[in-house]
Amino acid sequence: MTNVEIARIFSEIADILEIKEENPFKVRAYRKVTQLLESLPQEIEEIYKKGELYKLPGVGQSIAEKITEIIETGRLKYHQKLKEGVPPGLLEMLRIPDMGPKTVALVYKKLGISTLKELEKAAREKKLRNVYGLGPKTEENILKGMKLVKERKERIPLHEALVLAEDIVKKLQEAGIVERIAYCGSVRRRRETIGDVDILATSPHPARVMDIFTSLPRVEEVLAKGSTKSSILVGEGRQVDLRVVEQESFGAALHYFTGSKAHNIRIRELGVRKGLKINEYGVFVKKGEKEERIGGREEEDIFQSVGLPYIPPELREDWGEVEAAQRGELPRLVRMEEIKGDLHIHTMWSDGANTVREVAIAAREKGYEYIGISDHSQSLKVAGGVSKDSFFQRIREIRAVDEEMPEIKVLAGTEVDILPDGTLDYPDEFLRELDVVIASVHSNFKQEEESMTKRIMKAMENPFVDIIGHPTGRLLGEREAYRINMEKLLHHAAKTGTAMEINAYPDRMDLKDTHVRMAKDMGVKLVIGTDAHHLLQLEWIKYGVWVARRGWLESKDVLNTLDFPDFFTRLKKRS
DNA sequence: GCCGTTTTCGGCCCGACTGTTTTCAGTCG
Repeated sequence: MTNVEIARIFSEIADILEIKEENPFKVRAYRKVTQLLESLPQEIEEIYKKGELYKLPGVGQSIAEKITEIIETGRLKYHQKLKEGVPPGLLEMLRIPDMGPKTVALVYKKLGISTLKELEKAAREKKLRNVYGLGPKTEENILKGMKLVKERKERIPLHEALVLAEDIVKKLQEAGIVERIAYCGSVRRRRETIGDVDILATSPHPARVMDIFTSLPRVEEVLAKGSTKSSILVGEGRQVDLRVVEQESFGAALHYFTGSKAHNIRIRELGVRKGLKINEYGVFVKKGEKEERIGGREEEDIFQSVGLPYIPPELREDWGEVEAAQRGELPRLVRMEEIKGDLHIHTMWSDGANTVREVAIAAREKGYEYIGISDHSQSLKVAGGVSKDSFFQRIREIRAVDEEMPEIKVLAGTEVDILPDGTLDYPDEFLRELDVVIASVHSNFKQEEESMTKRIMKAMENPFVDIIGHPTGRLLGEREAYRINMEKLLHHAAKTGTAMEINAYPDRMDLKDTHVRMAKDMGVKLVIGTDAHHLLQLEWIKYGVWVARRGWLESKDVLNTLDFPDFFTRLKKRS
């Protein structure tokens, strides 16, 4: 049973308890463990085997016993018993916006409605308004919400959300009446997928900002419009929230709207213990009857008030960053400017759009010290893989460009296919001629976990393979990762000295953040590469750096932050 | 249900907007 599957059980327990109007703090305890499981950087089963469940924050005796029961028996009696008491349709109703546990329980008790169909029918026939507390507007919103649930993509990849967020920020800036403005939420935390986009601004004319925001050309519907907060729907049911606050509150609001929710709760709890109240308007201390603001203009004020150093947004997931900050052990996260080279670049020799020379010039302008030209290998016909016949010709061209440009080291590389049996798509006599070898899986994605894991482990054993490219093969929103045992893979990477790639291609972001953190903890070498197929895509390195930062990496964990000679020495296994 | 340099019991983050009310509960983030 995976973490996510176990999380779903606890989430359902929380939903049911809420509908049954159980103790809200009990509900919160189950929600908390759900979040914990969804973002845990390792399998809960491993922690269970070590007998360390009780060490997890938010896991006490009762929940530890429940996790144990699920792992040992594959089910949870408590959960099944709860489910018997509640029609499954009620849980589905909770997914409709504006339908919370109270409303669900209300229509169930008063009208006996227990399925989505019955709910839709009652709303259409205007029967909901007969219930005290519900009205015509509620009927309308429920019908709208049901439509939305059907149409809406759950989450969109970071790069799509980033384009949206940056565009709206720009439009509001162009209106000329905002002072400070920033996007917040999971976009700012650089999560790989995004639900809603959150934007924060200060302005002397909040009402006018709201008018402009709610009448932007891309607005499909205005969900809410107030004096300080508005929400709109744009394409594909994507929601964008805007908050406007006073300048003196900007930092507090930025922290609050950046989240994560779990992180915010931790910080506010620390505040409570110090006798402080922290909200989106600032940090306040009680002075007799009055409250006095002691900070909030800058985000740093919030952390300072609870005695912590600044925690970068990418770490704010309650994955242990608060504890690390308290111990003074926050990582010094790797920064974009520290990247010295990009090893994963395609050219016209395979399916790239530019020549080796064009790529080298672009990389030199970017200030890189070295790049690796890593075209596809012979079997990958769809991507114009380099045949054995042109293999050496390509190397000669790369060497020539390298000679021509003393400011940048241009390495002859390849992205060689790992064939289904784990052998490589070029013989060793060919690979030994190259400076850098990335090995990747591009075929037979549907192998069983064991054979896929062995396949990649075998590739790692080849002495010429330096890096495993996009190690899980996922395409965000398109293709699932192939089935592999990541823990085994990382162990083998550490053992063989093979580096794992953080592929920065925005649809990949592969390894992902939790795997990166696992890799770091296991002493695996990591390399960030763009997989660029066009020189403009060299800019995508930032997505890889963000993943690295979310995986707690420092520059010393990332090989391509090193100067060339050091980088090259560390990369090669046998040196 | 969890948790403890104020506590093993009594707390548990905080506020905006909407809809249905006539002062507020529910939902959301």
